[in-house]
Amino acid sequence: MAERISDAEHAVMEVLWDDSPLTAQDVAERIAPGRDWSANTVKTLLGRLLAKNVIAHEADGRRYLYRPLVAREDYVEGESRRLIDRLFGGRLTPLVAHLAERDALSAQDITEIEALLKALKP
Amino acid sequence: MAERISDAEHAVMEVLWDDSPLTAQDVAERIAPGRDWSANTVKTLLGRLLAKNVIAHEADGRRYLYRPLVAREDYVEGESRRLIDRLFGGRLTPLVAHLAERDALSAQDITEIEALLKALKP
DNA sequence: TCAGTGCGATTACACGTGTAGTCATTACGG
DNA sequence: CCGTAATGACTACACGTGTAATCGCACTGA
Repeated sequence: MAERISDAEHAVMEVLWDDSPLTAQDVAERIAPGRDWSANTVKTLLGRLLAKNVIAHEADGRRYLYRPLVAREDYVEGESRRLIDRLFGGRLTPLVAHLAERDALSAQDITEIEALLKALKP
Repeated sequence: MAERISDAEHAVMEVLWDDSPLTAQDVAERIAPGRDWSANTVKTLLGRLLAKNVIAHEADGRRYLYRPLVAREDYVEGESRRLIDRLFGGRLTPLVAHLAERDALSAQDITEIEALLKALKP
């Protein structure tokens, strides 16, 4: 049932992936500095994430500690796949080709990826 | 002002990128078979895309012919960059590494990408 | 004991989106 | 000439999302 995580919710998830369990207040304090959210907003998002079953909370005295239920790896996997499926017919090569064409790859990127791929070969 | 294109709107764009100019009816007929939309739905989406200034229409008798104003390349570039920025700190290598780890790369993918990268090197 | 305060729960509200129905107009076939 | 069909414009409406405010309760310091 991997419910879809919205953009704002994702910001909250990043905080929890970085460190957990955390209280709502902790989360609010650690939210990326660009996002200037009220504590209430963060609580709403935590509530929605709970409803979506992607985080859990356990009581800690009279407040809750929140922790992720889905691994960042899995989320990233899903999002990457969605994009690649939608725009590149499900294949990674065209994405790399595309970025290469657009000069979006530095020489260092190229070297790194080559090394990576070499390591993958039997 | 590259307005954001929604998922449903994207399906319409794909049709227009594939062939244009087209009438609303043409678009409706060519929409990916999975999406079972009424002609009205397609017209609504065309209207919204017009409002977002990503397509244009020219009168053809008493109906319109629609054509894209933004290149697929540019759209793809934007979406790819968004994902990579959001999930991989803006760098492609971690995405490739991630997919590699998840066994999402076939031997053929690897070979193709290697060839591609080799061609890029000075 | 009482006022504030910290916290979760509930409610709010505008805007985007998915998905269409209805209306007005015009062209076409009979 | 008239009904019907095609077409674009306008309207509809529920649901998700971004962004909070408010409510109610429990604790705490005075």
